Amino acid sequence: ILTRATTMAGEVGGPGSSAAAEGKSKHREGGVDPMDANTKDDHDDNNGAAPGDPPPPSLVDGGPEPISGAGITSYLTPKKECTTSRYRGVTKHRRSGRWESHIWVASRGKQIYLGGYELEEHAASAYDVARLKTKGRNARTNFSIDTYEDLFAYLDKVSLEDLVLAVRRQSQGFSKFSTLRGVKWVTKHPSGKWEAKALSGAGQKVINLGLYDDEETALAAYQAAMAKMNGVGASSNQMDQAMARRSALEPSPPPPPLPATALEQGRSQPAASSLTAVKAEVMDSGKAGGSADPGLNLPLQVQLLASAAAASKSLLDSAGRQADNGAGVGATGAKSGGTSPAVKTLSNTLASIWPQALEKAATPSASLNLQSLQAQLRPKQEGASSHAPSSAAAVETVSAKVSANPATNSMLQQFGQIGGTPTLQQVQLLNSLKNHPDLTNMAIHFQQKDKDK
DNA sequence: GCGAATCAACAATCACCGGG
DNA sequence: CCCGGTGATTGTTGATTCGC
Repeated sequence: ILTRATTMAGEVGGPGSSAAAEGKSKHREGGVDPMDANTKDDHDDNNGAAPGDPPPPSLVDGGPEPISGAGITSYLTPKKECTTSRYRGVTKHRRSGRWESHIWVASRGKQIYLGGYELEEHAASAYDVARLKTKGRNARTNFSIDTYEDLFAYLDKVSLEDLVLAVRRQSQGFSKFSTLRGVKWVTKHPSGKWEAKALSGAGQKVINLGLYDDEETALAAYQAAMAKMNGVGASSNQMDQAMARRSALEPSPPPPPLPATALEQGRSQPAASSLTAVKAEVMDSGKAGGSADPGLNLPLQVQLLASAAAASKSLLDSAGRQADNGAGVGATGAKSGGTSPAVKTLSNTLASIWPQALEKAATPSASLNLQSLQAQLRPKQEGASSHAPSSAAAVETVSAKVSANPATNSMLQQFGQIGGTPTLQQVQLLNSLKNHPDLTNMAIHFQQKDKDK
């Protein structure tokens, strides 16, 4: 009753609710005012937080609001060590420190364990999925019902038992090995690095994808391999995809880097072939009517890569056509275009650096470090001596042309015109390229060099 | 008399935690 | 890791009270 009074006061607010709470105070034992119990940090003796603990989030105080109105109790009656989640059906296991989710199934009169998770959002997703199965699409969920829209067909087909098993399998993927979303094939190596693995072929043989400095890069390598083997956006099952989609909407963990970069970083990974294969596949998908924005249902890094590939391909085609026509580069009226070989070289280079550039542009800082890009680009090109451009000098020349030649500036603008509305990443990259001081300085440097010659 | 507000009881659900 | 017991909390419903 006491809790109900305070809950009502918290939900309704205003003088009326205060009166309601006071009206119920006659049922209380002792002289503790229910409103005080709600506003003080220590709450009641049974579950009060330790002195000095930060006050719990409060609906009254405008604290973080749980989605779908869940978790009011959690806010008003915090437990020791804060084992209560913001999400319905989710609790932190005191002993293991992991987030677990359970769901009560009325038809069976029992509670079902849905798995243990590192992230409470994953546990909340597990609860949502089980809830949708048991209660239908009108069920109150932690996250928006839209998140699970394309999962309903699957939920209709699968039995509750199978669903629970699938959810638990998912929990194993989330909980063990990597803390990143949906991956159990990223493990901590004794050397301290992160190792990515994947199952390959009919025999489901475990293949090594290499060692990586950080978890995110290893994950990107795993996902790139999965995309390569099973198709873009592929995952192990429908649950994986649904959960991954849910995870993709979360502010954290941060999106992993592009697979291209990840694969190139792998020490023991046959990087070149895998990278080429992945790139080629995504290129093809972009060519086959794939838009610059493949849609939000694909993993972020695959979207970005596809977008980059499509843009680069269009740019190459466009540049090639214009060069063949002898019309220079600028689609928007540049009169003094570069020569055809230079245009092609530039286009090739941009296509080459585009994924890395996108990666940079997609980071929160959105700061494109040209020198860093060149550093990434140089060793690769120096190593690939049979391919043009094959030297650092060529890269520098191309980079200089980007800035020095007005036609290339026009070419850069095309990035924003390819495939209709440019993506945010494209715009960011475009702006970065056009305005980057390194680029300007480099252009001045090379112009001076040419003068000296 | 009627409708709104309040109270009380109870079932359903949730959260926590320890055992195996 | 999973199950299941248990207490706490929430939601629902019906009874009662109150004001118009």
